[in-house]
Amino acid sequence: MERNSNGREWEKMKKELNELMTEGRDYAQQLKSQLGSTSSQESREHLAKKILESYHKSLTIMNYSGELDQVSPHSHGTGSPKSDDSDHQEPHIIQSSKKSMPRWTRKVIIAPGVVIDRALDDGFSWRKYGQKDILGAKFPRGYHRCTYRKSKGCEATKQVQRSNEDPMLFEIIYRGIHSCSQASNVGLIIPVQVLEPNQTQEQENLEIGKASLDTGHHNYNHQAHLHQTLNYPLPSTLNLESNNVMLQEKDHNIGFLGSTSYSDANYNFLASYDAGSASHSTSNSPSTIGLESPFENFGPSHPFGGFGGFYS
DNA sequence: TGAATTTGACCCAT
DNA sequence: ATGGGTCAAATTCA
Repeated sequence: MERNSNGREWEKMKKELNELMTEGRDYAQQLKSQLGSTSSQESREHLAKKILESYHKSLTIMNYSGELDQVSPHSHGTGSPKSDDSDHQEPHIIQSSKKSMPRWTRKVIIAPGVVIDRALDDGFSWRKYGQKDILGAKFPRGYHRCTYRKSKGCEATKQVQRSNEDPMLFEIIYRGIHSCSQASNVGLIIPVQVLEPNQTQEQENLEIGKASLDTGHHNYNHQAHLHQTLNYPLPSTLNLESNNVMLQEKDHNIGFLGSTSYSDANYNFLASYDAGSASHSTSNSPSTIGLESPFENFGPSHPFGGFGGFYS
């Protein structure tokens, strides 16, 4: 996994990213400190806007960098993870064969009793346009595109694939960045917690356990590949991963979040979940979500580390 | 009735 | 030739 000849450019971008992220963090901290105070609504909104701008710029840069250096040593065939990767969920950051669209993967583990609909909700509004049986995959793959594709020309798409090994695990492959207004809406619900690269699985699980307790989901089954469970009152529960495996990977994929609107028709073989729920959930989902983000290989000292509990 | 989903057909890359 | 991704007509839903 050598850095390619674009290493220098990459370093440059990384530096820019650092600056942007630092800026974003500062704004975030300001916002945080204002939360408890009597600061004006405008002031907070201004800060939030600045944070979003930082995100936006960062993402844009990363988008370009993705084109510079997109490689995927782990082209784990979409669909059927034949290899037993369940343990070490490598980042499936894959060079999209489709032009230079950024592509990244997010994994969602559904806790028992959790409405899949909600668990998969990522803040964006999606429209399903296809479903396909994939060779070697037990479950069909769902194809979704942004609801605003027509009206706003938003090219973001995502694929949802249920894991063979673990039916509770959903792998969501995102492609493209939302150019619709949803992007800014969702910006606020992004991140959350970044695991230190040297954080052990035990520590991880501890965190998970704590989170589960917090949400009252005590019977959560922690799988080995489960990364984290977070809980906060936002439309989706997301987290940035940053573990050792991830760190070996290329770091130029855009991670952005979209949100799902599912009618669970395709996934309703889980007797346990509440099939009655509908789309566009605004849940405080206790589900576990592992987001393979473009930030994952930023070290703990990276500004992004500062986002740690910032949104929580 | 409009929007969302389903599903078979088609297209395209490998 | 095959499999993955998308299209679009039919169907369902709200």
